[in-house]
Amino acid sequence: MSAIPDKPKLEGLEEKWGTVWDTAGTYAFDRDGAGEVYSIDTPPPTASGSLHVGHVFSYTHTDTVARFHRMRGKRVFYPMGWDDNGLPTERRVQNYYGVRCDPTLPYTEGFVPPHDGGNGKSIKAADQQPISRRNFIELCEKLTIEDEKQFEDLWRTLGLSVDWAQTYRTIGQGSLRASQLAFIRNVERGEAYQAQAPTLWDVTFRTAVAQAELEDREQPSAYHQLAFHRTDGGGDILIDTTRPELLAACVALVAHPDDERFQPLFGTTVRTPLFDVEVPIMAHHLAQKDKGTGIAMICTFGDVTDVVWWRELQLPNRAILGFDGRIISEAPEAITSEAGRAAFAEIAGKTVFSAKQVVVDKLTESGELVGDIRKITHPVKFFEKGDKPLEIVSTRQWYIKNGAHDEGLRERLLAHGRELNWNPDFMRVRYENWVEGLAGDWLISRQRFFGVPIPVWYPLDVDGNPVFDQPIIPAIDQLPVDPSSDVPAGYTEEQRGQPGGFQGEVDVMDTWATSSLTPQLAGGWERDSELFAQVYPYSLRPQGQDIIRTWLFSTLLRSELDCGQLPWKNAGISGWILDPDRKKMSKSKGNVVTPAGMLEQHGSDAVRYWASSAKLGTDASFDPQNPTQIKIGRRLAIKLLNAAKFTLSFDASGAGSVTEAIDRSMLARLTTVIENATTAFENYDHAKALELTESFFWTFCDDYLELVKERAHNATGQDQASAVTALRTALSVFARLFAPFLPYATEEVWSWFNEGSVHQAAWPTAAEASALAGDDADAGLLDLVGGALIRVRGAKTDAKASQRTQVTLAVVQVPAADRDRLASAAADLSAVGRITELRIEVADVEHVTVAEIQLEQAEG
RNA sequence: GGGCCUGUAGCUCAGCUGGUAGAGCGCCACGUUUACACCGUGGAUGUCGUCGGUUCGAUCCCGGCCGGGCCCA
Repeated sequence: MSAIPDKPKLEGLEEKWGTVWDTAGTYAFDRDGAGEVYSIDTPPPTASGSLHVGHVFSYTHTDTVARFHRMRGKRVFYPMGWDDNGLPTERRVQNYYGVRCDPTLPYTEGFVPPHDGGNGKSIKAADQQPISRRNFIELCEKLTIEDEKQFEDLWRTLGLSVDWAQTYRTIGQGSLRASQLAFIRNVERGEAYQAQAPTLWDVTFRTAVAQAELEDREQPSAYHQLAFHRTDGGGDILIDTTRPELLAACVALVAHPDDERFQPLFGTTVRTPLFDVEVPIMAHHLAQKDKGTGIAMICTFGDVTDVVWWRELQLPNRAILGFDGRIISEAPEAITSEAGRAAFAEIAGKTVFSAKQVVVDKLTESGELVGDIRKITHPVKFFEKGDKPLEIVSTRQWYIKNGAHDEGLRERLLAHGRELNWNPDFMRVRYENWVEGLAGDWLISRQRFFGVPIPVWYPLDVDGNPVFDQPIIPAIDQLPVDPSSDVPAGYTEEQRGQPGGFQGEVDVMDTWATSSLTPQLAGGWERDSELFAQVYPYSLRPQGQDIIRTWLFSTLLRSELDCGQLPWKNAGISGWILDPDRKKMSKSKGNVVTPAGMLEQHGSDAVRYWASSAKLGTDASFDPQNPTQIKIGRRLAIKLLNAAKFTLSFDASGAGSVTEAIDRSMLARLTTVIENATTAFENYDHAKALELTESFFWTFCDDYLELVKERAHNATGQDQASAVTALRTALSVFARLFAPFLPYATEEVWSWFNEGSVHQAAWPTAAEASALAGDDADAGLLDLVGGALIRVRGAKTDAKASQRTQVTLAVVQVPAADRDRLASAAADLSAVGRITELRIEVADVEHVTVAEIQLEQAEG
C-alpha cells in the first residue's frame, strides 16, 4: 500500500502506473494458467497513418471490455498489431523521403534518401528520386518501425491493457509466412486461382484494385450523341455516350429486350462511326430504356456494366487502354478500313482525356457527332485512395473465391453472419448487404512493392513464355519466400528468365489478404498450435463500421475457407467521431486534434471517460474547442481521488459489520448497481455500465457521504464502525466498477488501501455488498433521507444563508409509512443539516416536505 | 433508386418489450461547509422533427413526409 498524498491529483498517474503495469506484467496473457480465455482480435491500425481521436474512441471501447473480463477472472488475450504493409506505407515513404520505387533499378548500398521527415506536404512525383525495389522496401521497413513506436507510446499513455509481448506486424516475418501459407492452402483447395480478366485498374498507382476498395464519386461528364450506320441501309442509330474515346473498342450496341423501338433491330448490325467496324445490335436486361437514347454502345471496357455485357453476351475483346491509362499503339484487328486505322493512329499513345478530344473533333468533322455535347454529372468509380477514375484493363490476376459465384459458399458466409453476435445488432445487415451484393471473386494481386509476395513461380517453356496454368508452389518449410530473389526447388538462379527455366511472380498481395488473417497472425496459427487452440475462435472482434465490407468480411471468409468456422463469437462495432457540424472528422477540414495533445492536456482517464460514454455503433460528436465530456470525466476522476482520501481518513479499527439502516440502504442500492453494471458489460454496453456507476457514485458523494461523515468521524462504537465499514466497502466497489474506464485514478485509489493492482482484482459481486446490507435492507431509505436533506439545503439557499447555518427547528412532514424510516436516520440528518431540533410529523403529503424551518441569525 | 441508423431542454445524450419526460454541461441565484474552487448548494428550462393511424392512453408501435449520417446501386 502507498501513502495518500495531501493533495491527490491526476497529473503524473499515467507515467507512474504505466511503468508499474509494465514491470509487473499486469496485462500479460497467462498461457499456462487455468480458467476461461477471453481473446480479442485487435484491429491493427495503419502504421503509416496518423492516429486521430476516432482511434482513441474505439480502442478505448475495446479496452473497457478487456479490463472487465480480466477482472472477472478470465485470461485475457489482448494483442496489438500494426498494419504496415501496403500502399499507404508506400505513399508515406515517397513523401517522407522523396523517393519512388523503380523496380528496374539496381540496389544501392548505403543509400541516403534526399529528404528525411518532410513537412507533411507531398513531394511531387517528378521530384521523387527513383530507387530500387530493395532500397524502397528498406525505407518502408525503417519508417514503419518508427511510426509503430509512436503508436505504442500513445496506446500505453491511453492505458490500453494490451499485452505488449503479443504484437505483430502485417509485414513481419511471421505474417509473411502465415499469409503465404494461407494462400497456398487456398490454392491447394482450389479457392485461389488465376484468371485473365477485365480488372479495375488505377492508372496512377498502376495496380489492380478490388471491389471492396472502390468508391463512387460524382464527376462532371458529358453526353455525346453518335451516329452508327445500319448495314441494311435503314439509316442511322443514335446512341449517347460519355466515353467517345473508347469508340474504337466498341463491340456491340445494346438495348433492353422489352424495348419495342429496338426489337426489330436485334440481330442486325451497324457500322461504327469513324472506325467503320461492323458490330451487332443485341438485347440485354441491364440496358436502360430511359437512359440516353435507350440504346448504348458496349466497349471493352468503359465501365463495369460493359464487363457484364461482354461476358454474358460473349463479345470479343478489343481493349485499347494500356496500364498507364493511355491508348495502346496497336489498333484492334477489327479495325480494317484505311480511314479507321488512320483515325486510330491519331489517338494511339494519348491519354483518355486527349484521345477524347481527338475523337470528338474527328466526329464533328465527319458529321457523326449529332447535336450539342450535353454536360452532366454522374457517379464514377474510383480507388478509395486514388484521384483518377478507374479504368478497366484486361490482365492476369490472382483471385480468392468469396461466394460471388458460389452459392454454397455464399450461404455459409451468410449463416456465419447470423451466428455471430453483433453489437449493435443492426450492423449485421451491413454485412449481409455486402455479401449479397458481391459481383466477383476477391482480386488479391497488387502490382506494388511493399507487400507480401504472392509465393509462386511460373515455368518458362522452350520459347521463354511463362506457363501460367502450371504455377510452381514452394514447399511449406521454405516459407516465407520472395519469388523475385528465391529460387524454386529443382531450379537454379541461372535459369531465371531463361527458356526452360522459370520466372518469379512479381505481384504482391492485397493488404487485406494479410489483414484478413489477424486471428491467425496473433494467435500463432501453424506456429504455436497450443496458443492457437486457446485463443481461437476469438471472443471479440472490435472494429469500425466502415470496414465491415473489408476487414470483417475478409477475415470471416478466410476462416470459413480454412476451417469452416466463425473466427469470433462477438463483434463490437464502434461509431464515428463527428465534429460539431456533424461531419466526419477529417484532416483536410483541419478539425483534427492530435490524441497525444489531448491526453497531455486533459489526462488519459478524462479522455477515456468521453470515449466510454458513447455506446457501440453510435456516432459521437466532439468539439475540440469545448470538450465537455472530457472535462466531466476529469472532474469524475478527481472526485474519486478526493472521495477516496476522505473515506480512508476515518478510523477503521472497528470496521466489520454494517448495522445502521441508512448504511444498509446505501449498500442495498450498491448491490443493484453492481448487478446492472455487470449485466450491461456482459451485453457489450459499457456506456450503460459507466452511466449506472457514475450516477450512483454522485449520489454516494453528495448525499450518503455527507449524511454519515459526522458519524464516521466523531461517533464511537458500532455506530461509527457501521458507517466506516459501509464507506470502505462502497469505495472498494466503486474503484473496481470504475477501473475499466478510469484505470489510472482507480489504480491510484486502490493502492491506498489494497495490495496488488485493481486491474487484477475481482470484479465486484452483488453478494459482497448485499451480505453486509442484509436481506431486509431498505433500499429506498437513502433517497427518502436524501430528499429531506435536499429540502433542508434548499431552505437555506432560499434564505441566502450558508449551508453551515445552524437550524434551530426543522419540521419535516412525511407520509405515515415513512415516519419511522426517516426517524431511523434522524441523527445523521440533523448532523449534516446542523439541525438543533428535528421534528418529524405525519401529514397528508406525497413526498417528504419541510413544513417549517428556523435558521439561527447569521452573525453580524 | 434500394438498405440501415438517426432527429428528445441552448449543447451532448439517457429513456429498461406504450402510462403525458430525465442526467450532465451551459445558464441564474446562493455559499470560501475542516475530501474536493479542476468546489459545494439550490433553481429555471421541452406541442420528445412533422402529419396521419392503432390504443382508454404513444417520445416509445405502424405508415407518409421533412432534415442529418452511412452503406450499396
